[in-house]
Amino acid sequence: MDVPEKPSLDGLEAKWGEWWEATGTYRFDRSKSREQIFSIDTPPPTVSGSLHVGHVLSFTHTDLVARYHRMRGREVFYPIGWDDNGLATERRVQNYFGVRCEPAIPYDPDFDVSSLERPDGAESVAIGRGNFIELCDRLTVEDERVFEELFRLLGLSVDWSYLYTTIGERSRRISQLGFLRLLRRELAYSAEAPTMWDVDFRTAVAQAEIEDRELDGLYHRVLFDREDGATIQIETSRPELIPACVALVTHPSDERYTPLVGSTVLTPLFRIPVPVVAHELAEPEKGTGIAMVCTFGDLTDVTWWRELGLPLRVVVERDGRIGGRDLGAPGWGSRDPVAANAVMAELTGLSVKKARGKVAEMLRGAGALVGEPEPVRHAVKFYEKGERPLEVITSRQWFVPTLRFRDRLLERGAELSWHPAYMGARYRSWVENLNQDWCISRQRFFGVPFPVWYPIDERGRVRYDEPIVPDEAALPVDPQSDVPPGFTAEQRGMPGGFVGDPDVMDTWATSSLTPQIAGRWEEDPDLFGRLFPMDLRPQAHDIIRTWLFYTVFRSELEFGTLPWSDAAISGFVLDPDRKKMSKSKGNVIVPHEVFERHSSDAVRYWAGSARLGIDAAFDEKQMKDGRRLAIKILNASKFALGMGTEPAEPAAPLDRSMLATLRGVLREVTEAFDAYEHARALSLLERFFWGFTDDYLELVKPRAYAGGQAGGSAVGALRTALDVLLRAFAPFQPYVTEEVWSWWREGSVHRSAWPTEDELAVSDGAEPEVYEVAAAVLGAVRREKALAKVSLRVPATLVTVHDLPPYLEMIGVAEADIREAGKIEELRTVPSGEGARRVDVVLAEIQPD
RNA sequence: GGGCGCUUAGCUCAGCCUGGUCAGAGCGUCUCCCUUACAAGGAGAAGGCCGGGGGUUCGAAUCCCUCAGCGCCCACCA
Repeated sequence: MDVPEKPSLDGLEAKWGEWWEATGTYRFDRSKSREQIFSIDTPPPTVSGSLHVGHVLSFTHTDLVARYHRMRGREVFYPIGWDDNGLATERRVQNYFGVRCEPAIPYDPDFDVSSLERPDGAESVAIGRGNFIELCDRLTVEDERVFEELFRLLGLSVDWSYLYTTIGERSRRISQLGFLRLLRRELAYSAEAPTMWDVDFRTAVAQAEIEDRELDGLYHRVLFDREDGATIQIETSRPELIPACVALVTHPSDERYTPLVGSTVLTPLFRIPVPVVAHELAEPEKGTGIAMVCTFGDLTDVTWWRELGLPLRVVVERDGRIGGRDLGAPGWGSRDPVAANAVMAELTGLSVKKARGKVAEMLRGAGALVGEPEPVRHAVKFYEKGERPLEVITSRQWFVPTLRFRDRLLERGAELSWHPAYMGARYRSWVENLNQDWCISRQRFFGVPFPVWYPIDERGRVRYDEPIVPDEAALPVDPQSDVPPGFTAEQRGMPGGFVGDPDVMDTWATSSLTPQIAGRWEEDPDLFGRLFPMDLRPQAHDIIRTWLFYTVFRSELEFGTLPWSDAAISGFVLDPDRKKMSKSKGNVIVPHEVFERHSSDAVRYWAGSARLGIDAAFDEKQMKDGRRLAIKILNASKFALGMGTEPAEPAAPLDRSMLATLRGVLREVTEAFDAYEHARALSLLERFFWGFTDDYLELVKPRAYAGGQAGGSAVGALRTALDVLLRAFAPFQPYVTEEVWSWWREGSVHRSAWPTEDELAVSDGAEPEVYEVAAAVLGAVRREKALAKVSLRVPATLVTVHDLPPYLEMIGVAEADIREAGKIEELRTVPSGEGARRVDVVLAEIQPD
């Protein structure tokens, strides 16, 4: 027994953090069987600058589950990773170093970013792909050190030896392997197809990364000329796409326009003949009921273009500008090429936004605009990280077919145990509304390359339909520097040679494999077999349609199974005014300072108080509560353990009654943990604990100090309760519980067994009400003294309790403790038929000063 | 437009599934107390027609219907 004179929270994080690391407290024992293991698919946080308190919330939630199951006897596989590949890192590197990646620039082995010369006025300097990737690697290493420090401070019980990064060699190998396996089964395909495209990042994006934003626009009513000399009106918010118009479309049942179906009309300004066609997707209520089909204004255009076999006329380039075209050339066929090309010349090089105004102006000049454009607020699709609306651009991309698995994926979503259950609805609505196959290629640099090359035929054409793949044993490969089997480096880019696929994978194509990466799939089959399918996927609700969905999808494709049985979904952290925290609002709170102010256990208390799925307000007051709780645990433990009296088996009715109460609490706490309701577990524990210190400690204090048999019973009960409470609090407050544990126990409290009701068997047959009634009488006496504004030491000369006879009997068995604790001279009990308990208190005369 | 969640003391929230000691907790406010675990403490008090309306029931914060407000998810940009 080694109870400090003045226990303190200061320094506990450093002390126990080091000890846990040194003794391997959280090290995973891979010799255990699948049934003995509880495996967690930990979210790898994006390494882009600093962590925020949202991470603290959700990672604490996961850690609570991990610690609980570890104590329940499961061997917990709790890895950690950093998501460092992808656009977030590229952007950070661009801003941090003032560079941008230009793939055409060759690698410079002597490159030194600190001596970069920046031309006057230039925002950034172009560097080669190889050097750019090196800078990405360098910056992520620095960021990851900071992340690790914070997660260690938070006390996450992860096994750091299983650390992975999504750009690391293992992740690249597994991503490429996963891709090749899909390719072999024709579950990955490349196609030259219209895809949502971000004109600033100049990359294709997937449906999951698209978000709608409300934008102001203008409806333009535009006249097309019919062959018979009449005109027809259409409405469009994108007049700049008129040169890309390939048809007008109306609903087959819309009698206003069906007579025109099959006829030809001429586009205004450009005089290009286009057919009038009919399709179910045209909505008679929208606009004038007949719409312009362009290649491409939106995804509906793609459908019409594809299903109606319309020609392709592209005017928007990959950079979001209008590209020059000869409108008299085949495929365009303007009836007045000279005039049309003059108009085109004015538009060429303009952004779509500028071209829009310009075309509107010219339409007005040509008398083809009806009335004034009408303001409208409508939803426009954006890349979630982008700043300009997405365009639909035709390009060659790699896809994985989500659409044909939709029903299967809905079933899998229904099989998964969601916590809270209603989060399953988000997955369902997402899957039900999938409208594109998953585009997994990105025209970016810092990511996992596609492990394919393409042959170049003798005439210099790239044969995209005959990809060359590496041997699986050679992974990971970089097709930009590695040479495919059967070729030599000199053949790169030459007729008869090969070319490497220039793209990298969608970051989710890697992240969707986190169970495989953490579990070392196909590298350590023994390990993977012990972990997979996993038990738990913890994550926040914002990435259900990305990380969660894609992981379920990949697991379905590769293994035909769910990747985990349970998903625990955390909420966001809102600022104290309940606004979502974001860097742009400047209301992001830096976690480090919070830890310093309140201690790790205090911050974890705040996080543990928030239920899964609920957005939690950042609340330092609750952290103060958490700190109070931690200090209380220290002091109450000091009392329970510092007593000279030898503990004996709890025999006194009050002592056994308190333990019986604790037994009930423990049952509920355990049930709450099993149901992923950690906040309820904490609240139950806390309520008991504060009563325990307020009432029970006061009730038995005199007896405990006095010693003897009765004192031994009290001290025995105190220690039994403390033993249980410390372990039950351990997931929430790992530092303070470990500290107290170390005063009187061997090993780590975090490797001890979760308390069981059997440990409290000494309370068999005891009635919890004895403790409850005794606490109530003591409370009544305290209240009277507080109302009379006297010290608690002032004696009560007479206390009369009116209650039902069974309760009076219980007061009888605890009478000595009640009288001592309340300094009651005479305690009378009066049987009462009424249900309500009444306690009358007569205080001693107060001596005037 | 479809869906989900929320609305309970000044604040943050529990209770609702399984109607009846459920009207609760903490913070904040106010009052008091240096009590041999704890004064960077402790004890206590005041505070709410449980969003509005209707219904079921002997009885509704709790079940049903409806309305409103807030938040989120999803939806083919004419």
